[in-house]
Amino acid sequence: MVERRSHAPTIVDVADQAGVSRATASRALSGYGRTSAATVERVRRIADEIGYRPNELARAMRAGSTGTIGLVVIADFTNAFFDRATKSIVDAARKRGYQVLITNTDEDPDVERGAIETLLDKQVDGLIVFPSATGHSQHLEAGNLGGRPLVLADRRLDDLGVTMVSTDDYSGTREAVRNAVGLGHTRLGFLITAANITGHTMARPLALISSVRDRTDGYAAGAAEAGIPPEDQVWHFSEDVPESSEAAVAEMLDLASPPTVIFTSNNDMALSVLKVAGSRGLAIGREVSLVTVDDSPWAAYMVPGITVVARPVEQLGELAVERLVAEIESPGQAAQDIQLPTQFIPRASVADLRTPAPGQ
Amino acid sequence: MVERRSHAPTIVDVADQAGVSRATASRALSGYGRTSAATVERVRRIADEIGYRPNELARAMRAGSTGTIGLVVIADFTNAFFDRATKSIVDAARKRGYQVLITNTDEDPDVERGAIETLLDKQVDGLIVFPSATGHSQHLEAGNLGGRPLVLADRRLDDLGVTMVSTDDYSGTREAVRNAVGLGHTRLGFLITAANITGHTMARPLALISSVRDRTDGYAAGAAEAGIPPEDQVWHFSEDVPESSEAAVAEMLDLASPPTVIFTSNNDMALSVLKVAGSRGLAIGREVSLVTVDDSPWAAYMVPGITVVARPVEQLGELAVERLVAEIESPGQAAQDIQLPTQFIPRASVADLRTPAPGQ
DNA sequence: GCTGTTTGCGAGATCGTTCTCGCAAACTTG
DNA sequence: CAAGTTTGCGAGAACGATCTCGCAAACAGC
Repeated sequence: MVERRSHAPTIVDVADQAGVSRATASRALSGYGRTSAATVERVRRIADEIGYRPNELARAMRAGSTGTIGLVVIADFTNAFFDRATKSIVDAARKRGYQVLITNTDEDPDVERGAIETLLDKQVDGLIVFPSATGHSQHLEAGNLGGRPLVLADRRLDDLGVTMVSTDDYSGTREAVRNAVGLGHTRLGFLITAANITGHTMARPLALISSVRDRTDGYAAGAAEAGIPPEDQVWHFSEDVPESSEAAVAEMLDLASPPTVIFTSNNDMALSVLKVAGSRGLAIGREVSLVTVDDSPWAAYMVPGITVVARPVEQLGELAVERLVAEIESPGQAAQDIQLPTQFIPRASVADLRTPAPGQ
Repeated sequence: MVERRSHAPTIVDVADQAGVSRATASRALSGYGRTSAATVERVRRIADEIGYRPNELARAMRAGSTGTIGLVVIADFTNAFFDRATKSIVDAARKRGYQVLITNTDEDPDVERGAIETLLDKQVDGLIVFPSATGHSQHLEAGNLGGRPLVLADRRLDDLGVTMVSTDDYSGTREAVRNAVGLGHTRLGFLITAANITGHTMARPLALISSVRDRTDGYAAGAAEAGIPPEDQVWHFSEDVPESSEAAVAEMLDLASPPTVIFTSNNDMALSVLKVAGSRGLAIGREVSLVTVDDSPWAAYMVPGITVVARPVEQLGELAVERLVAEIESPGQAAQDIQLPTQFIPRASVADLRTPAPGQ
């Protein structure tokens, strides 16, 4: 039963066995020109019998499109962001008949540049890029993309004039601060991820990626609205490695009057708070309050549940694919800057410091 | 500066501008035949100037290999398994000069079959498959793979005679049971993921995927060694959805004499224990003990830390790529069945029920 | 100066498709 | 039955690269 030929059957094999030409075989299988019903039936039967499957490489060569999109992500476990985004993108692409070539950059701009070149060389029809936090973005300019469309996900790069899909972290973070202040917190800590930082620092780095900038601005707006003066806030910028963020948390907690609530810009930072607080026997939601960005099952089911700003990650991935495919299939669309709404989810990790109402 | 041509420059453009033939241009760029130094210099300069990049599709057509491997995974967030495995595979592949075409099956065997067909059609050089828990595996037989190598990851399928990379969940789970019994636990609960289950059941399903079977066998061996009789054990099989596993946990905890420790076969199940116990005000590590398979940052940093059987997921991914690439680049290697060691990590989620030693 | 070898390069095939053309046979129509 | 139209099919080009040949020119040796 198994074909003995060293190579997979091609359309030539089908044509030969059906006693017709390549052209007729192709017509019969694709059903486009004029072919007699008998020929169609015979060719299809033989194709079935010998297990012919068209070589998509050859098809792509002829058609000029591969049905493949390139995905350049930044893998990070604890945020479950890579996970959720990748899955939603892969699934959304498959539903639309596209396959996904995936590369991970780990925030390394050189890897990002190289990955994009490789993907373009492999003739992807378009790209979804989670741009790395560091480095220039020349390699993302239209002229360097061979006319193939690009959608930026998660992080905005304003000068590229390209479609971007991100989340409204500003509003979510602002609401989170409002909520904590409403519960009586007056000394706030803020732990922020930033690249190009060695160790951690309280000085604001020159450039922040858009998502972190939004969170920072949202936090600042919330604090300002609530009337929390700068001297009652501690900001720490840290690179996204445990040693650095843990040191930042430790330093915060060592202050003469430490913050009663710590906001973290992602789950890596939040886990560092969990770890350092845990090692000191400080209970989250009692001695130390915690709010972070990005929801996850463990944040929801831990005791206490972690108060979070939830981002619609699946929707982000899905929309990135939808916009990219739209641009691939009908070029010349106007670039869009889409910001999806976030959701503030209060749980028990922020203590209620207000004086209990009389009668309670 | 930017080329105005509608299409990307090809080797014909390079050849024309250099005043040589395609053949000479190709030789100059790839450096294989005889070409004068002057010609090489001129061709390379022109290729640089016009931004020529070889079309990998055309190259692949001629060469018969694409430098691409297909990855078929099962996305699941809470286990961080998809995450870690995917990242390690993508990174390991890139290091060896391969790109990864990724598909997610969500355990759907039809999707798996279709995905593999599509990947083969796209002429991947080989496949890494995390086989779905259900359905047959005919589509994975050598005859249906067009001679392209396959490595099975995470789950073993014994009748395929193909290289498999998995983890030794048997030993890890057995040690976990030993440990809990050593701490004085005598009534054990076991919550197990299984496909083809509607809701949950205490009856053992007909077929279990190898990883879950290993965990089940390891658990059983540990319990037998420790002399825990069947009547002091509660087994619940559940499909991997929250409603089902939560109901199973609730039922366990509602027993007249509930288990003092619950073993779960993955993190989804563990989170259900966390959720249900939390909603009843039962503290993990005190009123209810918990052990699960797969480590993660949250499991480590939660209070109490969760006792786990840690699996070397990155190593698994890396090894799968290594074996696959070896088979691609020098076919005819003997199939291997590799089981990587797991590590039991005791933390605070298992209560010490032993009578304190006198003097303590 | 004649034969023999090296050097540099181009013509053309090849990978597996799709699709445009043109041609002959089979029909239709008056 | 001649003229026009439809039908079915094959030859060959194209996508963009690589690589095998073979052919000239340049060089070597005697």
